[in-house]
Amino acid sequence: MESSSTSLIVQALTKAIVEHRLHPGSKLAEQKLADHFGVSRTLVRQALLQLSQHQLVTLEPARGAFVSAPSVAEARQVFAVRRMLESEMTRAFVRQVTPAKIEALREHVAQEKHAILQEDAPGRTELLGDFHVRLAELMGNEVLAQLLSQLISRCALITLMYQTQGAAEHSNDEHGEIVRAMAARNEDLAVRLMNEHLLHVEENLTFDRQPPSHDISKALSEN
Amino acid sequence: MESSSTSLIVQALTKAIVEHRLHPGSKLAEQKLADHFGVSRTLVRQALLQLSQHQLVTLEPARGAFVSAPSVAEARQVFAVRRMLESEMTRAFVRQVTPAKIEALREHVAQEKHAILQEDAPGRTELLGDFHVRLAELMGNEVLAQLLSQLISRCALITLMYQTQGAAEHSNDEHGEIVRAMAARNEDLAVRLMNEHLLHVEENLTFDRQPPSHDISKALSEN
DNA sequence: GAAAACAAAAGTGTATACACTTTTCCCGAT
DNA sequence: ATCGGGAAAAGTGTATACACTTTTGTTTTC
Repeated sequence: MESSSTSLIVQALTKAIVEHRLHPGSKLAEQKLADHFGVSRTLVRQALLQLSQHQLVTLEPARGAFVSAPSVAEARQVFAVRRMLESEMTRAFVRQVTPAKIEALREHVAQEKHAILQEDAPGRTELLGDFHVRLAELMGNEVLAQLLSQLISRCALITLMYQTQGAAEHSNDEHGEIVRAMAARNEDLAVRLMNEHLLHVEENLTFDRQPPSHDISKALSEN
Repeated sequence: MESSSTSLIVQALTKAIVEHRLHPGSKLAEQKLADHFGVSRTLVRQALLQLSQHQLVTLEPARGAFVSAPSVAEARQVFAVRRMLESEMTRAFVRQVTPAKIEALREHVAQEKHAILQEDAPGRTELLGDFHVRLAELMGNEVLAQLLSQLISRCALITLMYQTQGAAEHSNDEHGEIVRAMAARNEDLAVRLMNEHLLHVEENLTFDRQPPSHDISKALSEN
């Protein structure tokens, strides 16, 4: 791989972490990453610093960077924040909903379904998360969208739920129900459904610690 | 100034920006900052990268770092997010309130009042913002606390309200009212008061663009 | 044979070097 | 006098160098 700026490295590592190709606890050695991306340690360090701010990577002084392994307590806190934020976001969305926005969401849910039918695991994980970001974007609030995007990346690191076909279908169904309630402008129902949806996602938290893959290059090369 | 790690530089710059000693648009030249802090550009760059993630600083490729100058639209989006997050936070807080937590908040509000009476402008700005962070901390949600802390820094960059004695007193009063409603476990009232409080803060947005101070060293030396 | 001690290897943290871009400023042309 | 051009200065972006810390592996000692 060649000619990468810092943000490309961040993207590649984020994708690998969120898709669980790099497991929590894995060491991210600077020189190895630098070799892999064909740049100097300088750019890798910048990328790792950014990822540590996103909480996807943990930096231990003089020991290096590791893929974060959030505690159960932290996971619950992240989900609690999402519920706070997203229930109110849902309420605000219903109040300013338009047919075009509903159409955009329906389209998105259809894409999700397609990815699920294809059993495209990385694709469906991304799309299921993006549903929530899309909501923020359709509200025209970029700040909210960016914030949610980060929270959802953290959630993906935390939960493995989307790896199971059944859970993905369940989430997809719930997204569809939420959109239906929004289309009907049923504010309270939409908010309630969103809350329950997030609770369901949280319930599926699996805290299995599996053996980390130590071959960084291979994990990254998969995409 | 000597022997600073990256996070000390971040703290110093954050403080200077939030307290409006460094004005939006000011250039932050790496070598000048490096000289001021007695370190190499390496550490300064790391700090500026972090600050750009916090949205307090904007990096323009090949042109350098500048104190962010958020647009009106962005400011409103940040406040919209705060209202979403904090109204639900308030609701959750009331549901798990204890006498000890109320006492802690009363104590905080008293500190605010003290700073206001002393006409300690930087101190009161910090304390008025910290009220909201304290709320998150008392709920035992570190994730929420950190998120809010960043949002509030951005707000401080946006608004100059806390600079006026009158507005500070008004905010302090509203904090007191909110705590009273929480103590009475009046969920709806507390949520409503918090929402109104944030709307008042937002109303006080002033978008005067004043002449930026270009003497970085002087601005930083003030504290 | 296990544990402690030391040496070598690997890795991180900061400074510096250097290429390349942007800004500044001077000078000449109109 | 103003505008345009171009060289010099200043500044950013990336790579490299080197000191210091952690890790690893080997040897020594009990």
